[in-house]
Formats: sequence, structure tokens, C-alpha cells
Amino acid sequence: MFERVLIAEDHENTSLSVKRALIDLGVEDPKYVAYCDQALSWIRKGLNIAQPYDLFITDLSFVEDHTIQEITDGAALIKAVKEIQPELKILVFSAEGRPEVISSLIRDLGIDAYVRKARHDVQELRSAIESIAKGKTYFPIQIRQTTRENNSFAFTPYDTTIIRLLAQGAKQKEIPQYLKEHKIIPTGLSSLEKRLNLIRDVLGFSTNEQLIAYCKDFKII
Amino acid sequence: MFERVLIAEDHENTSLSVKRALIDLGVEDPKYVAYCDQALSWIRKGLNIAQPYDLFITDLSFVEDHTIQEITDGAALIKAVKEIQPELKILVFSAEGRPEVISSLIRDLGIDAYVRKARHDVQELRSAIESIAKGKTYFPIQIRQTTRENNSFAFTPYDTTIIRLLAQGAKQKEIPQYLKEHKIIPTGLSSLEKRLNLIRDVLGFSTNEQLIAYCKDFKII
DNA sequence: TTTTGCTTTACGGTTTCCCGTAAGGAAAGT
DNA sequence: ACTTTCCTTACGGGAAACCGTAAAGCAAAA
Repeated sequence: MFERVLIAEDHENTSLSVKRALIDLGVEDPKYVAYCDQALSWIRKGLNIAQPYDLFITDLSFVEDHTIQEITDGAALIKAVKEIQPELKILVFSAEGRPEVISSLIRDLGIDAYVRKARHDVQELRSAIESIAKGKTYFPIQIRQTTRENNSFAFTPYDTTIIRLLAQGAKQKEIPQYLKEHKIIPTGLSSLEKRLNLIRDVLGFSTNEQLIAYCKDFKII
Repeated sequence: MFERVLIAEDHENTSLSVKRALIDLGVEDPKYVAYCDQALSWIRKGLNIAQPYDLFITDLSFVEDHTIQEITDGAALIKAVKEIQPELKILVFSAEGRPEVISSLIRDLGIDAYVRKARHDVQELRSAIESIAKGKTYFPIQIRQTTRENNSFAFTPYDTTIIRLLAQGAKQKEIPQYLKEHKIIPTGLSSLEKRLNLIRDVLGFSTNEQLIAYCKDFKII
């Protein structure tokens, strides 16, 4: 079983349950922090004093409060952690249920396990921790299947720029002006229209409203 | 202190922490359910056998799973509970942070306490329970002050319906047809245009795209 | 240089949306 | 019965978006 475990979780009640589950599994003294920055700094400290953590359990969403943080969400935290201690095992424990989001954590950040906060999450948590301890991964069943059937569109930086502008209330005919000022090509209104048309077409959408909703759902903007 | 307490919470880990907090406060044997329908039926049963609950702690959001439920969210559950046992003390324990939502629970449903899942939620939970036991209410400070400075718009069911339709790709001129079929009034295209115009105006938006982005951000749809 | 192929832009017709005005229609008060 | 008020709907002009086509630009190959 793991020697040194760190929990990053902003809901105190959840952190207590996670801690208890770890103790039940034989983990000596699981540590707990409520802020992303603190998590990163503790992991760094663990490396410095040659007592690195061997398991990191983190939430995805952290509510902001009065203390200003560099890192404000779990995904960014994981990325930062991976940079200073790439081999550290990471388990994400979150209420997030969208397959795309979870898949992206697995694909892009290389997490080792995902447990969704749900009706039997404590049980799942134990299974996941035991899996990681054996060198395996642990993911929800739906995810293990559907990492491939990715009907999503490959948004270019150009795409996300114009979509973000629309979401901020810009009118299409105002956007070429912005593109010129920021030296983003193509700048023409026609190109922009054509591009939006293509995106909508590929994704099977009929309106810009629908596209914005989609991008918000999948955190593309 | 309370004699009979029921917890409705779909995250097992949270339910365990709440249960523990109650036991620490001297509650004999707090009961726990993970589904809304089950909560309602247990409360009904308590009344039938002349052992009514005297405190009900509930979450707001319940993730749907395979078991089909009549009631699918905490607000509806509270409403149903109030109908069969109006004097039952109700504490809402949720991650929801939007003041409008919390205010509406207090104003429209008459809840007795609200504790947000956060960095010191267990501590807060204890305080809230003790407050209710003394016949007082317990609400976050910002709520007690700012039921006024509400820069957000009060979306009606009508509003969310048409916005949801837009987000699903419906064209405005198609929506009146839908409204007629579903007997939602007003059905006219003009009313719809006027309403959207008002919403955008109040929120300071210039396009529908911006409105959709806002509604997604604040989980209005 | 010219040709070829691709991307970007310009332009016009059509549709949709926007928004003001005015006409209906129901409920409540006089 | 007659206003008054509020809400809903109808209509029309103008703006914006949509979409096809054609022209212009531009880079690599001939």
C-alpha cells in the first residue's frame, strides 16, 4: 500500500471521508490540503526532503474564496504536478460526469484513476486505490469503452478565437476588425462565415447558439 | 438535540461525513437515503408510524442513474416534503453557491438552514444544526445581506425553455410551433423576440450567442 | 514567366433576426 | 357598458447573418 498520500479537496466533508477510507486501507497518515497552490507546494516539499508522495488524490473543481490562488482548478494542478513529479500516481475524485472531460484527463494528463462522486463512491475509491497500488489503472466502464468514438471536431486556435468572440457578444461583421488588429488570418468576413458554416456542418448544428452551447459544454471555450 | 434525522444525499462520501457529524452532536441513529423518492417515502412512513422525523438534511442535485425517480432534484423534494410535513426542519447542504438560488430556497420553500459544501463545511454544518435545534435559522452571511444587490436576472420557466431550444439549434421562427404543441404561453414569435430582447437588455448582452454562453456558465440551462 | 491549385476576399440575393408600432383581447376597476 | 391596463399578437422596415459564385491573391511547380 502507499506510504505517503496527499489529498487536495476543497470540501472538508469529502476530505474527511477520503482520509478515513485511506486509513482503513492501511495508509499511515494521509495529508490533506484545501487549496491547489498548497497541494503543489507540499508535493514540491516532499521531493525536496526526499520523502516524495506516492499517491495524489485530487478534486477537479475548487471554489474560489478570499485567498488568491495561482492555480484554480484540478486540471491545471495535475499538469503542474506532473511537471515536477511525473511518476506520481494520480487519482481524480470528482463529481464531473461528462465522458469527454474524463477522457481528456486520461489522454492529455495521464491520470491513473478516476472515481466519480456518486452513490457508492467510497467503495469505488477503495477499489481504485487498490488498483493503482497494483500498478493498474481504474476508470469508469463507460470511459474504458468510448475513448475512441470521438465525434468531436478539431478546433483550431482560429476557431476558438472567433467562437469566444461570439460568446462575448461580438457581431460577426465586427470580428474582421478585431482579427486585423490582432494579426490573425484569415481576416475576411467571408472566411469567417465559411469557417463557421463548416464547423456547424461537421457537427450537425443549425445555429451559432447551438455551437456556443456545445463549446461551453465541452469546455472548448 | 434532534431525535430522528434523515439525510438525503447521493454522494456516499458526503453522507458518511454528515452522519458522523450528527452522531458527534448526540443524534442517536441518523438515517440516510440516496434517492429523492426514497427520502419522501421514509418521511411519509415516519408520519404513519407516529415517529416523525424532526430534521431533514438534503442535497440539491441528485445525479440520475438506472433507477427511475419521480423526484429528481432537491428543490422538488423539499416542496413535496413540506406538503406532507410542513413543520419539519429542513437543512440544505449543497455545493450550490449562486445567491439567487439559495435566496429562492429561503423565500419560496421556507428552508431553515443552508450550508454550502466548502472548505469548512463540517464545522458550519454543526453550527447550523445547533442553530436549528434552538429554533433559529442559519444562512450564509452574504445571503443575509445581499438579497437585494442581485445583478442576475430571474429566469422564468418560459425563459429557460426558449433558451434551451435555441441552444439545441432551434431557429427563433420555429419556436412558436413548439410552444403551441406544448401549450406554453405566450406562443407568438413577437412575444418571444420581445422577451429575448428584454433578457439581453437587462443583462447587457448584444447577441443570443452571448446569452447562451452566460446561461451555460451559470448552469441556467 | 507562366501555369496550376489552393486559400482568401468581394459581392449579391435570400433568409433570418431585430425592433418599433399598432392592433387585438382578457381581466379588473369605474 | 365603458374605460383602463396589461399582455399578446400581427405587421413591416431595416439590419445582420447566411450562402453561393466569382474574382483576386499567392505560393509552389512547370
